[in-house]
Amino acid sequence: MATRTRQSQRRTEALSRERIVEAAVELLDAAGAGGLTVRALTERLTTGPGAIYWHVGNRGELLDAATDAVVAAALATESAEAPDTPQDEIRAVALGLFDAITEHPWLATQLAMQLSRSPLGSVTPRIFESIGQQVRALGVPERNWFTATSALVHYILGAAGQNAANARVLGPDVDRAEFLAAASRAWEELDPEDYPFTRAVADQVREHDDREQFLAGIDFVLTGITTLHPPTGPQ
Amino acid sequence: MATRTRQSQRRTEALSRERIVEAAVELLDAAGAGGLTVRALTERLTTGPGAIYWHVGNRGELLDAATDAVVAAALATESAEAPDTPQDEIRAVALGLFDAITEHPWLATQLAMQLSRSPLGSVTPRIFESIGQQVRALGVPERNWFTATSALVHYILGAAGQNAANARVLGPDVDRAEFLAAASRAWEELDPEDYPFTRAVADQVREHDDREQFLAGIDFVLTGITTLHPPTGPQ
DNA sequence: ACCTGAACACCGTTCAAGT
DNA sequence: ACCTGAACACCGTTCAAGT
Repeated sequence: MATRTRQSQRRTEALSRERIVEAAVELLDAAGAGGLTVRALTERLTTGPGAIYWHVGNRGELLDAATDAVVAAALATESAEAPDTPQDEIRAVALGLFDAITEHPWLATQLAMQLSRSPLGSVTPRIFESIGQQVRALGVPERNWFTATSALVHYILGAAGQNAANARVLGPDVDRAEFLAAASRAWEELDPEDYPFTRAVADQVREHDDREQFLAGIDFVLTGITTLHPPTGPQ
Repeated sequence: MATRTRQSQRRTEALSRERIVEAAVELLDAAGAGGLTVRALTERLTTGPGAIYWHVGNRGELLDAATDAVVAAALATESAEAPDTPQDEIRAVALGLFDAITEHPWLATQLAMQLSRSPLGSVTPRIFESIGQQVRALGVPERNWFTATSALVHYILGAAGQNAANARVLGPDVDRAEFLAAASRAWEELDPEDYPFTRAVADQVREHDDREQFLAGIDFVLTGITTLHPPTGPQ
């Protein structure tokens, strides 16, 4: 720790809402939702609680802002590429969210909480819109747009949330194959009376790939949509 | 408030883990996850914190136990009926969970949190098993059991979680049609530049039925599964 | 306009002590 | 074995006061 000179270190160019949200994401990544405390923030930003409340309102709002920032970044990453098929675009958006949740496991719970709250935070519409545009491009009849898009979004959030499990347990260090083997063993030890099926698929757990399985689910939904609601004329 | 006689009221037949979990569910139903505090429990059960900690360990364990109890009850309700098709059984299990989350909106977040934690709480396997048995009955080839069942479970949890939104905002009193109209209006007022699709489906929001839409999503996944992995010989 | 820091009410949890 | 209740450390939030 360098002895600070009289220059007083400039404390990373003053405070701002963005700077606070940025620090919040870092704390969340490091220690989950429980790690985001106002005290921890004040230490990291070398201020008092008053300074933070001047910019942010309350802890919940900060949690929402952090969620928003990360989701927006995840959705912004795509596009760029050449104009793929709608299916590929949907897969890209879905994988973007999937990876964001893998990288920031607290996102899963946070999205669930944000979804189970009153009228639209800014995150849901963003996701809904980018999937919906591709559903339209798919040629799904207009009267089924809402149902089809909802199904896709629900699957994506459910699956991505579930998979945050592994991400969290694994952390950056734990060995993945070892972890899956342990999970597989645990399933094999379930009561055969109550869990015949789960025991039977225990070895499939050991060999599966999360992203592959996630995409397989997307394909189930896409196939269902295009089978039950085939394109009508020009979109 | 009746002046209590010397009989001392018997305080609802002593304390027990079940009694505590029961009270926890009541508090959760009444005020969400934030409403479940150890203090509130001690008042409702007329004890001190020590008594509760003697039976329960900590708050997290209590939250898990409450989740477990409600999900177990929801899954136990079905079966009874005549042997339906596997599709119908899956719909029944899914609707059971859907309704449980509608009745206990805190369940959505709680399930998400429980899922995004290390190796299997007791809830996930229970859900996984009851869906999986029907996937097998569907005649899906064994090597696809795990992927197919995971997709269904992910969709169910994602969709049910999302729908807890409405349940929570609506409460028992708010008028549903009015709420949907308001949501629809909010969507119509989004920036046309950024949200062309969401605006276009705003009126479908007004008229949709949650349970119907939920089941439509189940059918997408089921159709996808049986199309991409058709039955092979006798199951 | 932006920040400081003491203070408040509330929370989960522990533990010596009682029965 | 089961429960009581005071105590502890920690939390989110407020607010008078400073610059």
